[in-house]
Amino acid sequence: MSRIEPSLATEACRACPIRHRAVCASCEGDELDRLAAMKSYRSWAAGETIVLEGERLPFVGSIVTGCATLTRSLQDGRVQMVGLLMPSDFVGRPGRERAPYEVAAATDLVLCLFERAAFERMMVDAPHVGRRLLEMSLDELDAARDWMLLLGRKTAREKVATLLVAILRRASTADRPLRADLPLTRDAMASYLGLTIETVSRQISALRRDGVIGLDGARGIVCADLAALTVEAGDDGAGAPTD
Amino acid sequence: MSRIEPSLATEACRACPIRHRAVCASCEGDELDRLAAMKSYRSWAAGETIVLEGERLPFVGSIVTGCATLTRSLQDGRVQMVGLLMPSDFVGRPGRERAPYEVAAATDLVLCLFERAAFERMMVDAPHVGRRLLEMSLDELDAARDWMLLLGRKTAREKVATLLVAILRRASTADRPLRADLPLTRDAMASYLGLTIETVSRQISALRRDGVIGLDGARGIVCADLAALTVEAGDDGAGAPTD
DNA sequence: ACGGCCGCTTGATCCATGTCAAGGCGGCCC
DNA sequence: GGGCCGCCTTGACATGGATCAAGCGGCCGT
Repeated sequence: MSRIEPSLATEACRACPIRHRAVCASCEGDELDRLAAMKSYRSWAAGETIVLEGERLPFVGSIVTGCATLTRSLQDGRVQMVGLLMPSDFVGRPGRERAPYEVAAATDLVLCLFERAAFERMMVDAPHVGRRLLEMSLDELDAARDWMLLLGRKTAREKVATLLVAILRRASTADRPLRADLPLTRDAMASYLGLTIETVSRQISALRRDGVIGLDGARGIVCADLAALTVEAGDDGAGAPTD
Repeated sequence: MSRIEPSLATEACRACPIRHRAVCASCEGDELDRLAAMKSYRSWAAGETIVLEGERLPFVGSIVTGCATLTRSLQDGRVQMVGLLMPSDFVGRPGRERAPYEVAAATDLVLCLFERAAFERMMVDAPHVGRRLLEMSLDELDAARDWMLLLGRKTAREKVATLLVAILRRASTADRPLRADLPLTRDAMASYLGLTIETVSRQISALRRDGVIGLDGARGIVCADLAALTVEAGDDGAGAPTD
């Protein structure tokens, strides 16, 4: 394959906000040029569906800004969110044509897309890409397994607290007390947590009543004491051994 | 790196029951020889722990025979199984020293082990291995996400039926009516399903009373009509589009 | 052969969360 | 400006599954 000239697109990649964390993180020089030549951007508004369960997904890509959800559902309409993707996370699967779950934009969303077949060829030629994707997939698998513990064994209060901790951690820019705007509606939170919207609402009210969190405007939450909220989440220091 | 002579170990690999499905599936010739030279076997009895949550796991490997579980737990003792590994499945993670969950033998178990550092070097030299591992990891991720739907939204009866369908499918050697010996105790099933042991027991009894399954000896289950059991599981043909 | 333990089943009761229903608040469109 | 709609909260009640408790049968070690 002949050398692809670095282009404006490649220059743009170097300034990309997800450059060091996305699937392209380990690419440089020729590889980055080639990815840059393949990429295209596309946007969705909050609430829009990207693909339905079982439908064709002709591209793969990275989230540049915004937040996407993966959901699976049962015939009778019960829905479970099975993935929550943030900037730099990867969408789609090389080697598979149809999405086994619905992908939707939780907030306004911008993706950096690669046509699937082209990306698959790239993976064969550039081992970096595959290795980075493996690493990201294993991280997602760990996250999914943490989530299984939450879904199977945590109480409603613990579930809500766990989600709030995760959002505050992500959003926090080292300001105290922590503050974040929820990127999810109550509906999406309920779907994420395996609860009903009413239960989510009640638990958030209860945490506020108990002084663990504060509400600030329509979507804002504040937490003066993240340690206290973490205790409510039921997560001990597992993984960080106590001895 | 110099050529490694094919050895008896390599010959044994060619007769290995998981040869075409494990992480080594795509290796031939030199690559297979090199893996064969690295491998060693080790056994555990049913119930034994392989690593505790947060402890060092100095190897990675493939399940040759038997069945292993991954579990996460909360401080107060609540436990959730987050993975159920069968022959050919991969244990451990390249690039990480500590296991984030407990790994245990659900049945008598034989692993084909590789020292982790050596396997990591192998992945760098032989792109096949990494690509196969990526594929397997993505399959596991899909399975974990299916499981999240079960944990978050299915009823106890649906959960138990789903597990029985999965076991019958795996175990079935095309005989009708289907029969299988459960590789899991009631305890392990409860842990898998996010239920208590009592609820699992009651739901199995109920499915028997309703004629959906039969019991055969201590651990055997029979199912004359897998379609009926699948209906109980609540899984529609999602993924296999109905149009 | 016997006793004890383990895995399992079954029953009675309790409680966390789901379900159903009403109402509030804010934004947007006519 | 008014009305509607989407999102959220709160209350009353129902119920699925957890909890607590008892008992059974097979297996193993003495």
